[in-house]
Amino acid sequence: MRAWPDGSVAGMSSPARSGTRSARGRRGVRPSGDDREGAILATAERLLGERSISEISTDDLARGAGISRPTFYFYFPSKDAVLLALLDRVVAEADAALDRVPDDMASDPPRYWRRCIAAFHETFSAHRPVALACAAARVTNAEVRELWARVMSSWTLLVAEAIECERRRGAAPPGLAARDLAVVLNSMNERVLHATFAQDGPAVAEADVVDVLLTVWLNAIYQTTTPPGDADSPQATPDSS
Amino acid sequence: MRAWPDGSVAGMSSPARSGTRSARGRRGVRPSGDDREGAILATAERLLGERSISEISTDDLARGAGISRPTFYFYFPSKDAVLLALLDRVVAEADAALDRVPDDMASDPPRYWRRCIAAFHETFSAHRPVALACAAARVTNAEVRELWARVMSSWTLLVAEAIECERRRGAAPPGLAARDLAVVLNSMNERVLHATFAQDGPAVAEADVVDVLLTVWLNAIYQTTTPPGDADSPQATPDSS
DNA sequence: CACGGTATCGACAGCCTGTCGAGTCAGTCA
DNA sequence: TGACTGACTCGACAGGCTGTCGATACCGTG
Repeated sequence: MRAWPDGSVAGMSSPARSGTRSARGRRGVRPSGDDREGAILATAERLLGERSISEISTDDLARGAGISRPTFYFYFPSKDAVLLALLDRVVAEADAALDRVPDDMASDPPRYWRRCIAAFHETFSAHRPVALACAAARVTNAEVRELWARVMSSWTLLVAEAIECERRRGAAPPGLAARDLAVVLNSMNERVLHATFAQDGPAVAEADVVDVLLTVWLNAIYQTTTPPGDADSPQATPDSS
Repeated sequence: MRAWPDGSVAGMSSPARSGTRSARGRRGVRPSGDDREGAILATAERLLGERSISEISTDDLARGAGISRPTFYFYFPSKDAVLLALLDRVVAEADAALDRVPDDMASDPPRYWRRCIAAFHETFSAHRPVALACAAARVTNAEVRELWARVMSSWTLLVAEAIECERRRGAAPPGLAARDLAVVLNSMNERVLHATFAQDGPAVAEADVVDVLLTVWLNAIYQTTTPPGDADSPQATPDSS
């Protein structure tokens, strides 16, 4: 007879796993496979709040989920795969938060960009341990690295298109290739948010970080922190309050 | 009888190591301790060009230096300590390169900032494998993390002071706290250079990276890419060519 | 009730790290 | 010259971690 230390988490099986387990609905005396998988993910997220990924063994994850180490490998091929599944969920959440930002860039650019930056800040702030662990795993694990690279590329593309849009509108001056600008601004956010969350090296106070980043974004894109919105005529100098 | 695969590197014993070996000058039939230490460092730098630090074992380092694994521990307490010694050398080189930048910020600000950014780019570019390995080791090793944090803090302080100087001169407008601005700009450079060197995710082409970074720096600090130099009067609009 | 897929674990092999104690060697000093 | 010292070297060991294999238990279904 065994104990089941970790309760299941509510649903949401990882979309990354090519699930062999098809239909749910089984309810036996022992927890179902989905419960186990959820328990492993929950254990991982919990333990990541206490110590770094390299200090967590597959044994820790297995015991935390109430199973033996070999059984862990029935659900995930490795420790990194757990992290990958967690990252998937966080990335999906960030994308969803970004989707919820109203698409009204032209009417008030600073407000728009601020909401975008804040969306990332809030999402990753809510999953700080996972974000930090993934940044750590990226250096050793190719899959994590590639997933993150893909995600950053897609966000970079979005930003580059927005910048070009602002240039066509006459709100932003021509300058660097929009993609290059998008790359460095996204990179800046990534590193600065990481440093702020990890308290690693020189960092900006958490309360200020979104505004500091926003200011640099606006200056880099518009050469001013008060770019013209809809009401202003194109090419206008930004001195209307 | 043994072979000594790796020749010694020219002098420069790591300043980080609290050397118990005091006087040199011994020349026996077998290589001296300094030769060994140099051979280990040289082997590490060479192997880092081929694979990542996590794929290099202490055995690899020992064999590369022509010694057994236990003997490795006579010279360094761990694999990470070797990396720390390599990082020490690169940081010293970067500081030296920064010192060689002429202190003429006021006469031509873009040229000054460009030289600073290029100094880092060139130094880390010349030691790409070490730079990447240290970035990787930082996430697991507290000593590497602290050394890097200290280094970044000192560079941030330098930048913050330069920004305040430009503001007093009237060349740069007031705005964000100079330290916050310095932190995010330095963070941007760190992440962007890393991505460029590692070809990791969306990156800027190596040939363009210094100019792209410079442009963002100038816009963030001056709100223009053509800030006034000595000749221009303070507060002047920058339309003189 | 037999069967097959799901789920579980003990035991093993293999890799890596770091340590211990024994041993070698060159120079020193009485 | 012969004992001594300190620098240097390594075989062998202990312990931790990962991933796999084969045997086994459970459960719904035909």
